[in-house]
Amino acid sequence: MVKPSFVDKDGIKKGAWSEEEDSKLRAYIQRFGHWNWCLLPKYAGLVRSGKSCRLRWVNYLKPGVKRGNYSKEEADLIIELHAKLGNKWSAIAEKLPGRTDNDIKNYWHTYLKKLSRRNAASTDNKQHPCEASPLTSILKEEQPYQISPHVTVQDESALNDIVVAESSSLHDFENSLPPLNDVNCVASDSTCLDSVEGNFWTEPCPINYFDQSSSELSYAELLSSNSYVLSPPRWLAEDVSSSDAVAEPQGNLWTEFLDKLIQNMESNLT
DNA sequence: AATGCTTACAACCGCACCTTT
DNA sequence: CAAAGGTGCGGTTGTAAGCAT
Repeated sequence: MVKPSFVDKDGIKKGAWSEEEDSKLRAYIQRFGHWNWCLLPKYAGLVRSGKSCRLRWVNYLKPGVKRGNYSKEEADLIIELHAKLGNKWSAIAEKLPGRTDNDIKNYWHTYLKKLSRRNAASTDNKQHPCEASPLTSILKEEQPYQISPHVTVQDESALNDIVVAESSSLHDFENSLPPLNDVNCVASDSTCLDSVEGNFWTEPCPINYFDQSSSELSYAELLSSNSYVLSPPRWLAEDVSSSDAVAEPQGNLWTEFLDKLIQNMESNLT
């Protein structure tokens, strides 16, 4: 359903994302956050543009992104918000947890097509366009609700249960992923993701491997653990003023740290 | 079974805005 | 204050899958 991948003249890969690329991007962001979209692809081992990585993460890989068909309530809310806000898809998306602006935009365009066709049909029947069927009647045509290719709900009231079940399944799916080496380790404790989604630099980090005074984990133990390394090493943060806090590294310092980190990982794995 | 049409949606592009230097 | 770089938004495109004929 998407463009096949290809490499452009600048050597940047475009088009459909492979599972391997998804794994790399997901693992990298879960461990390090998206500190700089432009540089991220390089350190994540991807030959994609930063924009492409951001789009893939925001619209597809980010935890909590809801997939599947829209409920009637969601659809009605979109209609209502669009009437108020116009094509402010990001603003509309804020009111629909789990839905992305791109997803809503796509949905709206699909809806518009249906509605325009309806209106055309209504006109043919000598009915005023304004009297065309509301969205709810269009949605009625689409019952039962198809939540996923494998789940169909006959009873709308069951939707909430399905959402919960689906998120559990997603968690199970993440847990079922095989452990990957180096930075491709896939986090299996999704509760830790909150700290990634918050302020990357100031949120407390579960374990800071590089803070030798607070962690006795070996490198191998760290790599096999569910922990996230979110802070730069203390030995690099020379300008740290407080013994309790790790200062936000500046540009080159952070880049240098990541280079050393990757070198460390490679030497530890060989 | 083959062909053409429609639908759904992932992904790209260009632009505007914001932040940093 | 201006320039440069990064980010986010909205519009658009391309294509696989599904459906109709």
